[in-house]
Amino acid sequence: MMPISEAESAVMQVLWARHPLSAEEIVTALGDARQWQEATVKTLLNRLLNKGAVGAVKEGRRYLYSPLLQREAYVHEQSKDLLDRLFGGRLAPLVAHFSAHETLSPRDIAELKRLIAELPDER
Amino acid sequence: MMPISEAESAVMQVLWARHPLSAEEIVTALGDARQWQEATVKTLLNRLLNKGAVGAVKEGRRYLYSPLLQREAYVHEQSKDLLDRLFGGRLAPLVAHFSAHETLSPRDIAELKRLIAELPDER
DNA sequence: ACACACCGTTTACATGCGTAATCGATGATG
DNA sequence: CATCATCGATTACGCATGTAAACGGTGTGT
Repeated sequence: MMPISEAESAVMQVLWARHPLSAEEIVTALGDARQWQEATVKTLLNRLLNKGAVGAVKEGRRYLYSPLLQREAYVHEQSKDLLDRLFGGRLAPLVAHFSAHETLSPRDIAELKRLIAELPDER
Repeated sequence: MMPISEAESAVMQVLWARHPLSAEEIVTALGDARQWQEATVKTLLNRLLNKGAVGAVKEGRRYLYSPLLQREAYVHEQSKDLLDRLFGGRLAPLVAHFSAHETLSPRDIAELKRLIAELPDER
């Protein structure tokens, strides 16, 4: 698969949240995040179609778009890529980085403890 | 700061591992990972100089390059960017993603348990 | 001194990306 | 029907990027 660009991924986010959507609805949904002309979104949709990341079905005079690329797959690829490039492909060093440098919220900490507790103990 | 591109970051990796280095040494060090002509590395070094990400001191007829941008800063920016874009800015969901989808190595798991144990308990 | 080898600097060029405007078909409207 | 509004499709265009070759200055060996 060709890679999804940053701008394109914004469109994907919208479609992952809700679909199918018309181009116009996507523009509206994006309104908050990106100040894009309708033409811009159309271009991105076309590129996503070519990349096979979204599909479209005709509904009257317009198309309704839906994601073909699954969010989980995208998220996974992106995350794995980061881990590989910067953390030797392992999760622990990333967590170490954030626990050392970043404000982990109490909520985050609690959630992490819960998650980790569920992991199988080694031995 | 202007963003560091993928190819540029490969050069940074080398310099983070060891510096100062001449252009030639960088090419050699990259040899494994990237099949680049010396000219290509020179271009990347120049772009990195312009971006202020590396510095150079003349040593005889050549320059020796060193990173100015710190690895930690770069890693942090990249990681935070990923978290923000895909995980609502929080670490826990990313960990959840990997613990659900990815083979966490026993080593990773052990390390995570250790890390998390050190976090302050809430209450 | 002179040619050459070796550097960094400049220039090159195709592709992708961000951001649109314009074109052409087609359904709606008077 | 004729015109207009509306879509998607096509074209545009500047900048970044990946990848490198060409150029030009300058130590160096003979």
